[in-house]
Amino acid sequence: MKEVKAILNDTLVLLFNLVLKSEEKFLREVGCKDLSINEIHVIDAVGKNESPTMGAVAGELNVTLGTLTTAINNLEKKEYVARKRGVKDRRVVFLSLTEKGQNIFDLHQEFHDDMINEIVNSLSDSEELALMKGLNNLIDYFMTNYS
Amino acid sequence: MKEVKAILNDTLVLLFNLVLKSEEKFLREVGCKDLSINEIHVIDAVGKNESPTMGAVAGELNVTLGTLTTAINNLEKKEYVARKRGVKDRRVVFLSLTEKGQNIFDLHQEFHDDMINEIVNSLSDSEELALMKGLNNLIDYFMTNYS
DNA sequence: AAATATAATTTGATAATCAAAGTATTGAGG
DNA sequence: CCTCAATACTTTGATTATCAAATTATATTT
Repeated sequence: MKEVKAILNDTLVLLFNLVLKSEEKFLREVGCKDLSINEIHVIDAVGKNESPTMGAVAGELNVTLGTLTTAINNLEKKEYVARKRGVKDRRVVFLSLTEKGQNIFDLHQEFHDDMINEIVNSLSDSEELALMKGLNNLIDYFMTNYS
Repeated sequence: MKEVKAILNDTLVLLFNLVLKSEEKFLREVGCKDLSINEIHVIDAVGKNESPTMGAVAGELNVTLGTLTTAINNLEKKEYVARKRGVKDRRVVFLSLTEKGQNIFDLHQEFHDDMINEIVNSLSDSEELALMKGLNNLIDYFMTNYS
């Protein structure tokens, strides 16, 4: 049993590095030269949030507002995202993707879809459930122990 | 079926952020104030490599030698790792953990053990296999498509 | 012995990050 | 309505992480 745990650990660590590097490589192959992997994740968070304020996106990415401000400054300059002050509450800044931003968002989504398909297609239904169970347990664990 | 894929994607993304933040939090709780999560990963790579040269560790971490050089400079200054030139081939630099470094290495290992236990203990033997299968498929996929 | 290859470091530049201080706006209590 | 506290964000100042390209030192090949 110890064996399995050790393997699982190594596998997870390897996967971690691999996913990040693969995302980067994917971007280059897709011809995107002016975005880092970090910036893609910001675009991703903006794109999938249904009410993407600075605060919401910073929270989702687990970075401070200051960090996000500089990231958004750059992405705004490069015309991937746009800022707009809230009308009801003028302290709030709402973010949105430009056409250019939406484009990259879609491409990155494809990468993730491929990744997920690769896992799911290789598994039977019951194995699929086992995977979900394992991942959910892990999330619960982190939520209760390190939130 | 689409549902499961979407959930799996979100779960993986969430897990990704959660693991990194949890590792950071773990360090703070353990009283380690002068190491970033990145530096821990360097210490980890040095500790678990059976022949930790600069090149080997840089390769494992997927960073350039230049990047690792600066990281090791800092860790050496803070006395977590030590450098030693190879005697047989004097171009090579062998790294090792100091007592302080080994200490943190052990603590971080505990974190990982807890994490792995949390997954494995919640799964039956067959579910465990399914999880491994899913992860291994993913690694194969990245290796062939993005290496 | 000279040319080439390898292992690491240095250099110069940029991106990512945080904590703390600052700005603007809102909301609550008197 | 006014003040004061809270909220949402930006700015500032500093550090760390990163890379590509140039450099240094050593080994290997021819």
